[in-house]
Amino acid sequence: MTEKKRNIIDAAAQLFSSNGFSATSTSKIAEKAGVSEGLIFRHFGNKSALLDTILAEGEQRLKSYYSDIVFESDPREVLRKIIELPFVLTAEDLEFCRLQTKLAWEMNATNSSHLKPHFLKVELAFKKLGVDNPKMETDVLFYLIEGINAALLNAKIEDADAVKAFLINKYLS
Amino acid sequence: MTEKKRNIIDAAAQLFSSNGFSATSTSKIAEKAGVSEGLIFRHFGNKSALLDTILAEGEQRLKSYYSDIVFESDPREVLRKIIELPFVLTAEDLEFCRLQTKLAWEMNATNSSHLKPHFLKVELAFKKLGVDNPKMETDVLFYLIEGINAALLNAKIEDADAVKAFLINKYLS
Amino acid sequence: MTEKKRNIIDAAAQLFSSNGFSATSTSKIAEKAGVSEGLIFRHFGNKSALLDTILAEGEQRLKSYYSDIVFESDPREVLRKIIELPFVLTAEDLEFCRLQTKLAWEMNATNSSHLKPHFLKVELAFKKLGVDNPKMETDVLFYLIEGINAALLNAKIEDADAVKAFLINKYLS
Amino acid sequence: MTEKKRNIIDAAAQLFSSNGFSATSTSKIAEKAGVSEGLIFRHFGNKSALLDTILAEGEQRLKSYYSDIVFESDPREVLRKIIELPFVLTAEDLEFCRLQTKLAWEMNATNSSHLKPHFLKVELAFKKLGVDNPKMETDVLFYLIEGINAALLNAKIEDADAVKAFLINKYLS
DNA sequence: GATGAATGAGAGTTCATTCAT
DNA sequence: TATGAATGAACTCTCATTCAT
Repeated sequence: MTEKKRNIIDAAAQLFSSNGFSATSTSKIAEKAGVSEGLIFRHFGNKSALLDTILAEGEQRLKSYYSDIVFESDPREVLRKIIELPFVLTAEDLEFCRLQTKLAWEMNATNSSHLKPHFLKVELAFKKLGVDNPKMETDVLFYLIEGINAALLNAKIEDADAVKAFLINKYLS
Repeated sequence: MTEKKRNIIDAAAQLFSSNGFSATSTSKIAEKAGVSEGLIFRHFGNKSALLDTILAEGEQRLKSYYSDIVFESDPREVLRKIIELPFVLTAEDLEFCRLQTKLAWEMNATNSSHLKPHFLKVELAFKKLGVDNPKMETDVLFYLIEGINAALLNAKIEDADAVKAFLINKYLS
Repeated sequence: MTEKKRNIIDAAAQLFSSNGFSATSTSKIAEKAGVSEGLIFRHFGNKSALLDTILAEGEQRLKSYYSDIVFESDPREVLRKIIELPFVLTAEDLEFCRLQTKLAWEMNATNSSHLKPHFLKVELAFKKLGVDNPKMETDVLFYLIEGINAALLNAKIEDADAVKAFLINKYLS
Repeated sequence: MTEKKRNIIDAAAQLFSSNGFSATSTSKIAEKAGVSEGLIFRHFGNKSALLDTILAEGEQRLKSYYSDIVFESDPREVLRKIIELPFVLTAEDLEFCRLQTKLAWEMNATNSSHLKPHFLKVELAFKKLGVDNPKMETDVLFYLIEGINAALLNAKIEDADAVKAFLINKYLS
């Protein structure tokens, strides 16, 4: 990948994330990336394919967080790790989550949260721990995590560590 | 308010809600409302003032849900009512919440959830009930409600009543 | 029809006729018509619908030439009139024929010559006059007229009247 | 000439012939030819020089048809050969004639028909055969041949042989 | 109050062409 | 010879907005 192509992706990601997809013009992307507008189309074909590229790149980065949970067998550890997930994202990955959520709202797409694949794993953990209604308990935990994520993405949580500790205590003590 | 003005507001609300603000053109609004494009500007001045009108109208409708909680003194009832809030919205009001959240994401506005005014009320309730960390407990409850709200708005919850019952049981038993 | 809409049609007709369809930009049309470029799209939707409008208008004008032949019963008069047709067009109508032929070549469309409807009429005339192979004779006459038309449109015929007289003599003496 | 250069010429000829000059982009030519876009400019300098190359190559091919007529002395044979000319072209040469005519219309160039050089020859033939107005007779024959050519190029003539026979009979019996 | 003509700015995209490799 | 990155100008078309009626 050439430097200019990289610049386009980065500039577009930032602008999409702060202004949204349709409010970001290709000319502004080109300007921010320091390239000619035509280059965007030479590399990506069209604006929405550029978005796809960005999205795919981000998904790729998030995948690294999954493996940590997938191979965990201790139910308590599964819960701990799924709760911690929103808090351990790097600033860059958090930024990508923001973009993902923002676009999900803009495009009416179901935000395919990166948590989803772990649903069954968590349900099983609750089952092993003997809770009353493991399916519902999982649902609710995921709603909670989504809510925290949204707050986190918009920097509405002041002391994230305290929240994390509180939750872990709530679910694992 | 003339019928045509009403039509504009309704058409715009629907289009903003499904396509977003900047992806909705005034010409499409006029077409859907069955009026000339110029009339939009005659009545509202510009596109974003039209949005403001819609938003204000919606807020007004939501206010009716507040009063029910504001004057509640029983702490357990406060909790019950705040938890039930997302589930008792009419379809129309739910639709407006969708719009509100969608726009909050599009505009980078802090989604001034209609729950917020009740924060202190809920915190006090938790205090009265003698929980360990009332502030944090309130935070978490609100994150959870936000998460449920988001899921509700996107029709991702199948059996809403079951979720409601589960939560009330969790917090009030 | 407003004056500006009229101007657009006229300007476009001239430019299409001299430069062809795809080599004529909407911005040049707007400039020549003295209107904003957007107005073209407000009135016609897109560039090719503008072309359709021009074409339809021209066809309409050419229709007036038809009726003269349609009701002719004398076979010799039919021949005389069909031969004279290319020579009696007004300058404006000739210009439109140029456009029509030019576009037929550009678009790979079969140039639906305005002569076609008279094919059977002419064949019948030849039959009445007792020629050997009326169908073929008609075909050839039409090829000839097409050739003359093409030459006429490109101003390659110096003394048109002489050609007309020669042909009438050839076919009717 | 390298294979790639050949491919460019062939691809361009086909595309110009079916879509016209200005509606054919160099990128499409490169794609069809299976070469990089830059190579077109390396070989031909610019798009219109590529066209010139194609045109010149085609003219060269058509020249072979001329010699047959140039050295003919029998006036009846001259007429026969000139009439037969449009019908004896190979499919490939016919395709080139199509391109030539199409471009003549697109560029407002006088279609330098390959017949022209024979004008005087034909006029002389008519003179020798003692027709009344040899100049005019030649003009008309050429108009007719142009008309037939146009029909032939657009595949509008079903039974070409019959037309040929009919004409030869008309002019030589 | 309501329309429809009109606009200028800017949208996404394609163009012929250049140039370093 | 051949490529592919890169460009700036031009393309068709849409935008929010104004204004005379």
